[in-house]
Amino acid sequence: MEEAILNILKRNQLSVTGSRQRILELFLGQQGALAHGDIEKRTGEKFDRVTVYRTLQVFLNKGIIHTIPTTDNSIRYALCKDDCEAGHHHDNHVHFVCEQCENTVCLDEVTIPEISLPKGYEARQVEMIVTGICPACKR
Amino acid sequence: MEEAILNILKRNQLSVTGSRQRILELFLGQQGALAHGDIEKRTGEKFDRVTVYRTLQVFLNKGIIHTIPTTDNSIRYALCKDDCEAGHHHDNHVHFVCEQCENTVCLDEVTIPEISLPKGYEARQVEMIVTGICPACKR
DNA sequence: AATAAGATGCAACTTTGTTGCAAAATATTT
DNA sequence: AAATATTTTGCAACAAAGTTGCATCTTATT
Repeated sequence: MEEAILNILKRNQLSVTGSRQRILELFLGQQGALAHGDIEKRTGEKFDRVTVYRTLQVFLNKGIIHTIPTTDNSIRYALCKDDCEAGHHHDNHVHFVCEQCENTVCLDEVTIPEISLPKGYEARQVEMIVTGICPACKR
Repeated sequence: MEEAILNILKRNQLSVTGSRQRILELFLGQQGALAHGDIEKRTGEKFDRVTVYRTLQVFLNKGIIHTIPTTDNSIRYALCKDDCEAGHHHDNHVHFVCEQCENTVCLDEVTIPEISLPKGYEARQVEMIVTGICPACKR
């Protein structure tokens, strides 16, 4: 774990700092996605709000995390599975958002099916978000 | 057009007011989606910021418009094709976001394919967002 | 250990979204 | 057509979310 964190930072030529370690730890510690607010809350005492913003920005640029589209106005971030190339990443898995617990998880085992677009449209990236009830909340 | 606007308002038991007419006019005047910012800009001189928020909220509740998930932090709204029932609407079409012109359109003719989720997950709503280049920007 | 490069915190600010309330506009009743 | 009831609007004030510049501290490099 500790190992993994350093690995990610080294691989992306990032200096290892407190906030970066802590935020990566959060991501590795759960398999869901994190809203900006979540991250801020769980690090708020140790790091400045601005630092959280900047750290996430760096991770995004490096392709360490990616954003998940939402209909409410909260960006959600999730770790990219294998390292995506900076900026453009190709995670073609489905995201599941639970209505009850609000958790977002990446369903890595479900692949997004191919679709054919109308003439003239060229797809670069496809996102699929399923909203519903997760196994944990079902009972 | 004028006709259509009044129709929508009447059908949803909404009193016809300036802002509601204007905002519906915006939606009908183009077939893409509008970010909140767009709407505000194009009505800003005539209506208060707060009124725009409240009008959109009303339209959402009535199922006249729906939100489109985005990765940037901007909510986008689009007209529902046939009137959806209040709150729950069933638009199972694909949304396309152009990387170049930033336009968002509803691809009504493309239906979201069925997918099978892992055990325990129950789907309520499925969203599909394709990012790429639109026909207009291609040449 | 000294230096250069990079990250952080603070303060100030902008932008976005929300709420209460009085005034104005719309719909309804007589 | 006027009077009343119901909604909607704008304003002001506020809360939350996001950004920027700069001095200070930390990390990496020599």
